[in-house]
Amino acid sequence: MSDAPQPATLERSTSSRRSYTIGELAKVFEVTPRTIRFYEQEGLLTPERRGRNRVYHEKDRVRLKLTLRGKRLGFSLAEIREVIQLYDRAPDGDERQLQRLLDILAEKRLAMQQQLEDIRVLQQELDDVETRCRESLQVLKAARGKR
Amino acid sequence: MSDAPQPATLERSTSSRRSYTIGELAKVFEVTPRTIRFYEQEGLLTPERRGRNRVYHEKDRVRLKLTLRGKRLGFSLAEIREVIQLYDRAPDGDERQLQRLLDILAEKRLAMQQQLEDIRVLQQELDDVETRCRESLQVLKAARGKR
DNA sequence: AGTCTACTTTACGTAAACGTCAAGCTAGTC
DNA sequence: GACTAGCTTGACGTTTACGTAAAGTAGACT
Repeated sequence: MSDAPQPATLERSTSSRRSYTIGELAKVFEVTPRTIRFYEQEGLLTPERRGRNRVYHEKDRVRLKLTLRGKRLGFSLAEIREVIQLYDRAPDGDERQLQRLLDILAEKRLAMQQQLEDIRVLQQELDDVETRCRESLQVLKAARGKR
Repeated sequence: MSDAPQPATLERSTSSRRSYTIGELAKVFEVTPRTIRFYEQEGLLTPERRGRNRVYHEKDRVRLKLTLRGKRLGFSLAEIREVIQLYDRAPDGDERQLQRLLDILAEKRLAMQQQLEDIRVLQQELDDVETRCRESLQVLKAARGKR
């Protein structure tokens, strides 16, 4: 219903296409279709259905991107779902809910502060290892020169 | 053997104590003893043994700290073990090994760059949600004022 | 009509990272 | 000397996040 006549041609890949199959989305984000279906099952995606098949739109693409970003940061799918629900429910919801959201946001923000600090420290440690590693290499090369 | 007479008294908690039991370490880092034993089983810790019991020293404390930091950043225990082994083997090892270490380091560094970017984006998104959230609250309060 | 190809559901399997008993040792205390 | 607290090993259980067939469907091509 209401298949608004869109300029289907001459609008190739403006990065904001109309829809995606599960296979396309999987290829783009380098995950398996199974993973995408699993995320749907976990309430992270809500694709349209055309018959049996799933049809994904920009909203889903954005959510998937967010999900994978969250995963890279070590969030569980449950936590990511929380954030997504924040995102969706932010405009409506009563005062108590909104206040609760602000609390959760503050909490997430703290976690990310911690992560920033963790990264800072870990980078410093990697620097140390690298330095010692390069020094060892120098020693080896020097020894080889004397031979 | 060789229990060098250390000033055991009047040297309370200079943060660099002599040894820890598994329970102490667990309490300090807010994990269970089971977790600590598991990390040992995975090759992340190598405590001394005094009879049957495990005795942890500074080295183990540092490693545990590193491990938990890695976990917060979403690293697997296997990856963390890699880093730890880097740390230990950096000074010795042949040239090919050292070169390999440098490669792994570069790779980890890339991953952390990605994480920094991820955090940046996510913080921006949290900002957006918070803004919309606060706007909604304003609307609610205004409506309440008019009533 | 037959054959791909890409989708679908259902369901069992698996690796990681612990949790949760169970049963036993051991050093210190009442 | 019984008791308790804290340690030990062993083993099975649990959650998360998918992997991996199996079996069926639906559209496109030859």
